[in-house]
Amino acid sequence: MEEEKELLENTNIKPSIARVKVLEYLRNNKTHPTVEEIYTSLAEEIPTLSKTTVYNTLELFENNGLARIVNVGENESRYDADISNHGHFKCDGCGRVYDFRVNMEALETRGLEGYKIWEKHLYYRGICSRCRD
Amino acid sequence: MEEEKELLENTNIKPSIARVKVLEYLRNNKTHPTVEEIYTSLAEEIPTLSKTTVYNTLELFENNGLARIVNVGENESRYDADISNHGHFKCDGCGRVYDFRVNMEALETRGLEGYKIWEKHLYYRGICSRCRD
DNA sequence: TATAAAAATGTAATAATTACAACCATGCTC
DNA sequence: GAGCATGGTTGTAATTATTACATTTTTATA
Ligand SMILES: [Mn+2]
Ligand SMILES: [Mn+2]
Ligand SMILES: [Zn+2]
Ligand SMILES: [Zn+2]
Repeated sequence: MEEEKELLENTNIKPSIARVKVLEYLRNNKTHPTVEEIYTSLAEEIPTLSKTTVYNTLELFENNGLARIVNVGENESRYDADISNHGHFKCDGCGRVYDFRVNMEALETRGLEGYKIWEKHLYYRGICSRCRD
Repeated sequence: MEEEKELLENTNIKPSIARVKVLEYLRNNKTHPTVEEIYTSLAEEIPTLSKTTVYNTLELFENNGLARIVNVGENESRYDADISNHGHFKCDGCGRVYDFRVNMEALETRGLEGYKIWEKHLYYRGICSRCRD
């Protein structure tokens, strides 16, 4: 709450209720929630919240390095307050989206000479160990 | 045309006109087209084609290892007849989606012990060399 | 308080995707 | 070959995610 407020202020974003709460939600729920999930969770305590505001807020966060969009091959985007380069694993059994550590800087690529890269995204799909048991 | 027909037959998929044409399109246009692009391109020569058929066909191809879905952080999926593990680069200047070679097998990951992985997807975003000049 | 600027909202349009009903081709029975 | 059943194929229509934009509300400043 206070921490999120500060974080927003340090990024020169006005800490409105919606913004503080969305950021807080993202930092407390590392499940890579969808807009829908964020919206329905927060709508209880912020009855005036609209889904569009959630969209706007997340886009603002993305543009200011406070969140990243996470894409795991669904037709709905997810969001993550962890902006480090890490991988995501989507389990086709339980639907969960897990983090995994990976050294993406070490990846050698062929065919991108002279390209300016500003985002790297890696995701796997399969079955998690819980669902395999 | 004939080649695609055979490829479908070898995969035990009945080679209907729509299927042959979509596969042919994918194999001739390595631009990672969207459903919309495939549909509008083929609609001229197959006036009876519907967009849903394109969706159905691509899903069928995906399930049978004839195509892969390509996701580069847009809200529209793209498709690729190249099913090898390779990376995609989306240029935020011209919008093109480029291939690049990368050894994904060599990637060391932490946190996926005991997970069954059946798909790996890697994409970058940035500006291509043409757009930088 | 008045004014301006920024933020949040809602409506409605758009665009992607999916569910399911209708259609059609193939093979079988008579 | 006509009728009929089956499964495969197609398309209409509904649903859902996202965006555009105009309006309202809040906040900051004078
Ligand atoms: Mn993550
Ligand atoms: Mn490709
Ligand atoms: Zn699972
Ligand atoms: Zn470019």
